[in-house]
Amino acid sequence: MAEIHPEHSHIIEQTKANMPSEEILVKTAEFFKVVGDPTRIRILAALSEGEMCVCCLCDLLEMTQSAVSHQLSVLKAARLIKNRREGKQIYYSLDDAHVGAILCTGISHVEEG
Amino acid sequence: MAEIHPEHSHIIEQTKANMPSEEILVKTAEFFKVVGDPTRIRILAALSEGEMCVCCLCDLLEMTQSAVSHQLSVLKAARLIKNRREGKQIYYSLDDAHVGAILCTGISHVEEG
DNA sequence: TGAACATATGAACAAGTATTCATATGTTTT
DNA sequence: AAAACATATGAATACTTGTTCATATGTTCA
Repeated sequence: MAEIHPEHSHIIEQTKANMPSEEILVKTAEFFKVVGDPTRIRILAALSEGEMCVCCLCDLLEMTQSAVSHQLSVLKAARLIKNRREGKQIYYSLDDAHVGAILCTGISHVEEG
Repeated sequence: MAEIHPEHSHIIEQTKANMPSEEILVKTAEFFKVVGDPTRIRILAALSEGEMCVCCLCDLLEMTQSAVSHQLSVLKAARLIKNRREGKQIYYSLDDAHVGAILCTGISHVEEG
């Protein structure tokens, strides 16, 4: 660990004071981490178009039912998606419009850059 | 892999057609993944307050110089930050305002939720 | 030129994670 | 009630990744 330069300590303290709390930063990192996986972002992109049952997602993503279910549970635990049962099938959808908006922001950032 | 229900194939095809390309989705996931780490998001939050040299970041984050440098190189490779040299020190800053905006979006999402 | 300083980087290790396989749960149909 | 279907879930494995340690690079100062 480097030494603290006296002339820097002011900047450090000021920055510390203005930054969001450690708790908020950690939670935000967790949020981005959940979105930062190709399978999960494909699921979210699909659900942006409307609710969909698990088997549809499997067909669409060309992935195992088990793999899809595992990722759905991660997304649900993070409250990014919700589900409802209709007969034998379970339909998933984005938890709120906010999620879709953040997704769009990321996508357009990539498209521009 | 589940069987394809004929009555679902229409929804699947339509969703596929409306979704962003595989390439875009993968790149977007990579972008979110980079932001989705506590150390890196702390660095970004600090740099949101203004440019800062590596040793300041080490003091602020209370982390090893090596660990900080490694994460800085990840952030730079993803074009989220840039740097300039001034004498012996190297100052890092956000690559553009867009990055700070996305960070804020994520933070406020967490603060609300 | 050599010493001191600031930062970068390669290798190694520990910890985390996405998928697979096997199986369990819950629903409908016969 | 049993069979068929849709989804969930635990364990195991292969892969990824963040940090540490040691060292290299590049700059300034004496």
